[in-house]
Amino acid sequence: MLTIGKLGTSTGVKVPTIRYYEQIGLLPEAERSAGNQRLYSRKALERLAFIRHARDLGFTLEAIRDLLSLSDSPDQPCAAADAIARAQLLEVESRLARLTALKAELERMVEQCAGGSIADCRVIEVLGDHSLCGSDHRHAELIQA
Amino acid sequence: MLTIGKLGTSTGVKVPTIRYYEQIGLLPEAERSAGNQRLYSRKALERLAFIRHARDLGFTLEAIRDLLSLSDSPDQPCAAADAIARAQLLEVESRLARLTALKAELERMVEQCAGGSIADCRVIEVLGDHSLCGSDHRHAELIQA
DNA sequence: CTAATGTCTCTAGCAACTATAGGTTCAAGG
DNA sequence: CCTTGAACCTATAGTTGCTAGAGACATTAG
Repeated sequence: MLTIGKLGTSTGVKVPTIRYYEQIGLLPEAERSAGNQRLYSRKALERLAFIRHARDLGFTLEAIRDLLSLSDSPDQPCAAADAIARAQLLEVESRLARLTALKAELERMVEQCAGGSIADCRVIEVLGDHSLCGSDHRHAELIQA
Repeated sequence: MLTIGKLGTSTGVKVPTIRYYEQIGLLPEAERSAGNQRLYSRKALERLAFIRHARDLGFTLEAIRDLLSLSDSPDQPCAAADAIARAQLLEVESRLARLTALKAELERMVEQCAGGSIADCRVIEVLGDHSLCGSDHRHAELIQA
């Protein structure tokens, strides 16, 4: 049995985060020692490692909740799990597209800076006047990427 | 003079967001009509458009606060503004790199799904066992991208 | 004049944690 | 055996950048 600190270091998840996951029901309530400290089994470690791995891949906690409940019922068809993963892939691809556009625009802006004073700084100017940016003026909603 | 609704539609910023920007001091307190409704000048519209544009480019509100105060002092050298923009570019580039790695890993995971049951679903399996993912096992902290 | 729409303030909520305060328990050294 | 310090406990509040709701006042079109 592991203490919460050991569990944290062996999964790379911070201690308050583990408690947070328990609080929102992503991890089951841990067993407790005589002195009321949380104790974790190997199974709990695996579950947390699963969560960590999925977080590293950008899945939301909601998606992870679904994936966990799927992994608890091994006889179900895996189409649902597959759909969640595909949705995440689409999300990542869409963010990539938006960020790529963003990068181009920022590069254009930064390259034009001649190093003078604010009065004729391209950065400030471009931000202030939308029509000064790249060829296509439709870059709204590029963020949340 | 524009009402807050007109200002919102002409800048593409939602009304509660405008009030929120005023609340956090990003926009100055608006003038008021006899009936206590906010009224905005052309100058206020320009300032909000600046904010909107910078948000579209992914700048944080803190960075925008700095950019705005820079743009209010046109005689300062523009190095500071340039530095903010360059930092944002670096940030975007770093997110792009992480998202690209993420995408590759998700693709690998999804492609291997044979459509069977959860028990032998690659998605669940890979998430559960870190060593099953791509050649290099160091993809932690790919997110917040 | 009335009804519909727009605006006002204030509060609370979202994701996914992180930080702080003030207290308890545990493991190791003297 | 006792003390010290690290690790643990609970509970609450803060972070970013908004968004949503309630309940009341203002403005405008017909």
